[in-house]
Amino acid sequence: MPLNFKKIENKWQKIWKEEQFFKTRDEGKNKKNFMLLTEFPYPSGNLHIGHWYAFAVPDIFARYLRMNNKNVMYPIGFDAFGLPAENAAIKRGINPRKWTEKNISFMTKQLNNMGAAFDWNRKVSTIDPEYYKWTQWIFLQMFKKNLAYRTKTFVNWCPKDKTVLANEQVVNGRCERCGALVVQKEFEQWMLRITKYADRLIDDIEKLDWPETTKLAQKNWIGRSQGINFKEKVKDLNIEFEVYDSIPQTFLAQTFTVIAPEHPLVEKLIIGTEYEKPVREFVEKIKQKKAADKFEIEKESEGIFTGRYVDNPFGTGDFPIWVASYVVADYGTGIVNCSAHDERDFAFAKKYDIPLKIAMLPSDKIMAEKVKNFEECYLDPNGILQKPAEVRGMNWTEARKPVIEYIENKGFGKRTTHYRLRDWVISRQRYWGVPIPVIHCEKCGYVPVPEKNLPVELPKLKDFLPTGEGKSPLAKAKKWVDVDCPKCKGKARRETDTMDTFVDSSWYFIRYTDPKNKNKFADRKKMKKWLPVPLYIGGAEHNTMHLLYSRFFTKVLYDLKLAHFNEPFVSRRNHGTILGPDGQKMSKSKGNVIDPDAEVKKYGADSVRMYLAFMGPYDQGGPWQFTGITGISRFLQRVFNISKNLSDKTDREIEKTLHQIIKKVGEDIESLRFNTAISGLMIFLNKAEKNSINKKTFEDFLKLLAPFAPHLSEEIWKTNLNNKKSIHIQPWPKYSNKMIAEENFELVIQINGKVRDKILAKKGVNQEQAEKLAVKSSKIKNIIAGRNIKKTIFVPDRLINIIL
RNA sequence: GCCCGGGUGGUGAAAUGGUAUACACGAAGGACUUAAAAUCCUUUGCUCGAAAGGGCGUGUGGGUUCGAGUCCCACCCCGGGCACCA
Repeated sequence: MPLNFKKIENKWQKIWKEEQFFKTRDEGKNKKNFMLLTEFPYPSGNLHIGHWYAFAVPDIFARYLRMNNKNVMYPIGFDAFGLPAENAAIKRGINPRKWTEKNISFMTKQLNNMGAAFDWNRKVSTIDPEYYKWTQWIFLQMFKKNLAYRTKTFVNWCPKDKTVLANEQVVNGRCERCGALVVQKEFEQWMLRITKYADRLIDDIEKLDWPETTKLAQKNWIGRSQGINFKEKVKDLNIEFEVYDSIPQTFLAQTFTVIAPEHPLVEKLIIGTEYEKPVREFVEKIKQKKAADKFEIEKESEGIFTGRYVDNPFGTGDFPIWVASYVVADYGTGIVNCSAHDERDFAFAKKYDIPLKIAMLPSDKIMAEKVKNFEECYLDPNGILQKPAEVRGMNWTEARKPVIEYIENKGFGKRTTHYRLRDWVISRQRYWGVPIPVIHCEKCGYVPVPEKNLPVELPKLKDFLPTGEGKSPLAKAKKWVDVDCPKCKGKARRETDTMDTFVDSSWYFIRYTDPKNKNKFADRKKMKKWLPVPLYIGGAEHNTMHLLYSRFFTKVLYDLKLAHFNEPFVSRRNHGTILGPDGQKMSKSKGNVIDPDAEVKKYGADSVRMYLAFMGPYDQGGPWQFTGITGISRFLQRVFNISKNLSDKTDREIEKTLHQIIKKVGEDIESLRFNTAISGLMIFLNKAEKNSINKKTFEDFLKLLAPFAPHLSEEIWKTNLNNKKSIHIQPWPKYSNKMIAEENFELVIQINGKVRDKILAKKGVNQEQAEKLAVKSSKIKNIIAGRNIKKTIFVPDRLINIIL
């Protein structure tokens, strides 16, 4: 009889919902709390097969933990502010809130079809004023501590979306969302001082149980670099400045200085000189070029001489100062000293005929000649330093420390650290986001909205289209904008920018512990019960953004004594991406998108989720194969069939296999190796079908299956086997090592490392006995015949290798 | 350019330095059926051989080892991240 999975799934989903079966209490009797966190979805419209991968597969783990005496919280929510909702709403002529809420209710229904053990009582939605009240509140705590500030800065501007973008939202010089070419524009922006935490964000990452790739990506993203800031003077002008160098070993080879075109100092260098006009023209040209394709690396740098010199910095002569296109204005100090030991400097000097010097040579004589003649740029850790005299003969690596000390002793410069990481621009000139809770007063400056007036609710606007002048659409809400200053009661205006949605998602996991609290962002006692999050599962695309921001927020809250932990996620595991059947990324234009609803309709939710778990390693993802799911579907049908065909005894062999897979399935789930766990279940069923199996043994097997196929196992458990209480609260079966232990094993016999025969032997035989058994085999006898055994290598309970 | 991953049957994939290809899909043959579907059984890395049995096989080329998919060196290809960071 073919299974009516639809009926079964509807039935149990309804019952679980009515019984509030997955409601999490803050306390479990003698149970440890465990929050299994997955990245809350963006309500884009309907569920994608990727959502199933992200939520239904970890649900296996959540259910497993529950059966293993853990008080499990498997929370869910919606990250619901953001550009796409706004764009979609504009396109359809409806309000973003309407569009978003419609999507949320539809996706909620779909999420329930997964049969995942979500606790909907703890649902968190970032567009809920009771949620964003606390997003604003946290912002104000940062503002008070000068961690949120306003500044004029060059920002990435998307001309199509008409908004400012974070560096992270720019991909290859284009807007991540719409693909338009990003340009540079100067604006007053709200920033978060994440750079203040750069060191802690790098140093604390070591102790986390996170994928090495994620750790490395964050380290590179923060990009800590240690070196020297040289102090220098401009000749004939009363100007001092600093120059950063992360590899100061070869500093005595430096012969010229380059400055970024956007650097404010450029103007001071040239004003009133004959260079004024040509340099200005050059700077304008480069600025325009950079705005057009900032992220395209130029093949050849351009530059112009400023007519000025650095005043004899190391007592070896003056350095001409050039404006050069390859210098980055906002890294280091925006000014660089140049030598022959850097590819870019070397090429630049050659192009403009600037004299060079050498401070380091290779040991190879022919190479050294080339370097001396400036035929080749040389930078190598094995290079031999020539100067200063104090380090002559040392190699580049070992010279680093003494050279740095030499530079400091001579007073040329000081040790410093610079970072690639920039402060986080959170201002968005867009409607669909959290209003920044600040009031501008002519007299008092930027005044925080008093906490009792939070949340600053997003006003309802008919016209929420971007203005296109860098002003938020909120500026159009005149009644909302005009307020009294909380300090002086004079006329003032509200801030009209909204926050980057990454702010919303930087603390959502905390709210899960206490989602309905009206007085605090979360109760401290409740936080202590659940946090830090023991395991966070999500996509690798969040390596440098969301995960870094959440760590930053956590550290800020920790410093403010608002959180008892300074790292949010103890363990982190990434999942892979599900590709289309053609092995390509799914996209509408390619027509390779898998609709989970259609698959569920055909095979049922249990099959879909179990196939996703079975198709390969969870961190790898891979292409969806339409034919692959039939294997799972058949397997589940066979499980159902055998439940109707139980015997009154279990063969010893089956009993043994059961204990083996209890061990295997448990261990595999714990290391997220769902694919091999399922293969274990299949091996058991294949054997059980050919032997006899009783109710007790089958029930244990069914418990192992329960996290994978929650509906079918519950149906069999209650309806076919007449059990009263749900299978999902049964204790996970225990295995006995005694049962697993085999009496015999297959002894592999190798001759000179090649497998020649396999015989059955008793476990625990020693080398001598094994050798005797081996030479008894007729095959082996024939091969050995007449030759001498030089030696044998014996691996207990496994193999013997005879060397002739 | 730099930094990470990864290359195993027709396909998705398994393998603490110790039997390469578990489990599943697909394919071929068979049973059941008037027939098909479903289901069940058998075979399924390549190759020589009638068979017994042998040879070759984890991207390529070397190396370490009694023994290498696994460790080391060089290279090729694919995927991802960062990218004028001095």
